[in-house]
Amino acid sequence: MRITTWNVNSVRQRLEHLLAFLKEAEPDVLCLQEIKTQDDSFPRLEIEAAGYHVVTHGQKTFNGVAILSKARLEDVRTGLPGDPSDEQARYLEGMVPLGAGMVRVGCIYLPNGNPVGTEKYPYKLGWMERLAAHAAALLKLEEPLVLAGDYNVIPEPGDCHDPAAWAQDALFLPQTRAKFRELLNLGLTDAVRATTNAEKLYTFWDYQAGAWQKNNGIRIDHLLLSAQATDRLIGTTIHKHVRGWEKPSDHVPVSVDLRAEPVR
DNA sequence: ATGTCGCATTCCATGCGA
Repeated sequence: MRITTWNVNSVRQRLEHLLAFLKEAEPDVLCLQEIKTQDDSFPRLEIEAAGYHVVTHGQKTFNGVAILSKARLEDVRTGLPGDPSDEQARYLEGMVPLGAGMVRVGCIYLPNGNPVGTEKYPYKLGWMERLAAHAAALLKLEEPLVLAGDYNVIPEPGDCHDPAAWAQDALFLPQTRAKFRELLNLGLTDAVRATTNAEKLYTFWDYQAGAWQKNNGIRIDHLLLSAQATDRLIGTTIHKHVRGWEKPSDHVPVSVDLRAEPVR
């Protein structure tokens, strides 16, 4: 089965691209970030007509996540646990059938954290702390788990075109990268890095300064897999060509393909 | 190159977030 993550930067602006991508890549599950709309304005009918069930956790103007799935989603959770006062719509999860069992999919829109020096950066670190706590709880279930989304983290220098240019940025500060490693050290696998050691693999190119034309990108959209999911991992795809479409999102979709049953 | 998008309101211009 194919599970994909994509920060669409407004689902209403990107509806044509979204429908074209569903047809082209045929993901079984598609996690969307930055839908930038409330639940009642989400283009649900158009997506259901394409053969997908829809769950949303929307918000006016900013943020907002959704999961599209060919199978009906079960055990849906809205919002990241750990801070009832957090009103930003950045987390959604559900379960779908995989082989004889199920796979749990979390859709993540991790805070950007810039500018560093404002309250935005501690919010990011706190959110990462809560995500680690939730991931640890899910990992105890010992089931196939895919935490997919826009992590707003450049894990390693090789994941950006110009590390020096990002040195002071919330996406690449040592403390940010350390928190991301803590997540991996719980027992999660970065699916793209598990399947390729290729260089210059990016998932985001800024709209400004000809970043796309110069391939001045960063790899910040990730799919982190539990051991039970990694045992089923066939391959990954960064759908880079989507960035070349007319009026694109600044992020491209990233997919993992999983076997129905683990290799043993 | 303080360079581009998308959203919302102060609504055809500006501020915010990314």
